[in-house]
Amino acid sequence: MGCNGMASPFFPPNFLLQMQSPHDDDGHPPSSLSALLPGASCPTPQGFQGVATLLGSRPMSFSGIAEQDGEEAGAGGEDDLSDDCSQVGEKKRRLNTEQVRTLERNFELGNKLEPERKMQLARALGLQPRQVAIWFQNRRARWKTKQLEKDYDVLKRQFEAVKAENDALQAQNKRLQSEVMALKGRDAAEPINLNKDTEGSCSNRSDNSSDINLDISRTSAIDSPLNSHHGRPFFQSIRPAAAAAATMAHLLQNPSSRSELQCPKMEQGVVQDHENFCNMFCSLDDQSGFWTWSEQHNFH
DNA sequence: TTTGTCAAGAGGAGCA
DNA sequence: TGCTCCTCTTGACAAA
Repeated sequence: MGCNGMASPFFPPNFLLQMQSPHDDDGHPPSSLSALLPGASCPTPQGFQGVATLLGSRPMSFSGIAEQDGEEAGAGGEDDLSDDCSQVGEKKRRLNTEQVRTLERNFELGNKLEPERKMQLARALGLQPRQVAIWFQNRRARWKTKQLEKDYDVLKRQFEAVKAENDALQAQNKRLQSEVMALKGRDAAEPINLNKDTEGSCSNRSDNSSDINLDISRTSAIDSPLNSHHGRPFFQSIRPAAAAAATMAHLLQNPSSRSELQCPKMEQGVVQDHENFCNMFCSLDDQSGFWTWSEQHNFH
């Protein structure tokens, strides 16, 4: 059966033989394939059409072995053929396992079917070239469907990972905001005099704005985000909640310095300083709003 | 009888 | 213009 070894401009002489099942290593066509091509050792295109017609007219079991029933094989003569050599009223039949195996191996080599390869496969498998082309089309569609399913699974896993990370960050954000609120509550219960460096200078409060700045400079970590939050991304500096917590911790851990700030004669100044401190947290509130928006904005 | 799979039909788009 | 491909659909068939 020289057909399977026929030289091709596209494939080596034994190309199709290599596409056969592993037990065809001896170079002989598989017995099932021989059974597919009864009496057609090397069909010419015309002879091939006859074989294909014969095969197409044969009932084929799911195992793919054409039944060797002479009456069945002869059923439906040339008169019943349509233009594409298919039989009028012909029932669809599945390709046999050997044909499918060979087609699968060819598909693995390349999912696009060149005309020469189509003709060679059709001759070797006893199919019409159109059948081979249709099989490749359907196979590409199945491959694409499977690929879409894989891509969907990958994207789903990625989404779940990102969502988990987002949830963790949201929880952390809430926790930090609640800490800030708690610290603000403690601050309201214990007024703080920020004017500790200006003891005895209450009379010239209009001139000691630098004192306020000096105090705030101790919390320079939060100075920038508080005073310039309109101009740049907030996350370029320290997180305000953490900075505020550090500031509050510093002030609360130094009650002596805070008490020495208490000036009975400066209640007015203390009130104003307290207002400044509260304004700092009001700015913090603004920042936290900006912070929350930033995170939400990044995840939507 | 229903459901899933597969071969094949139909129609439109892209290309040389 | 013919060919090929893609997509959707149809019909046959086997299994549940």
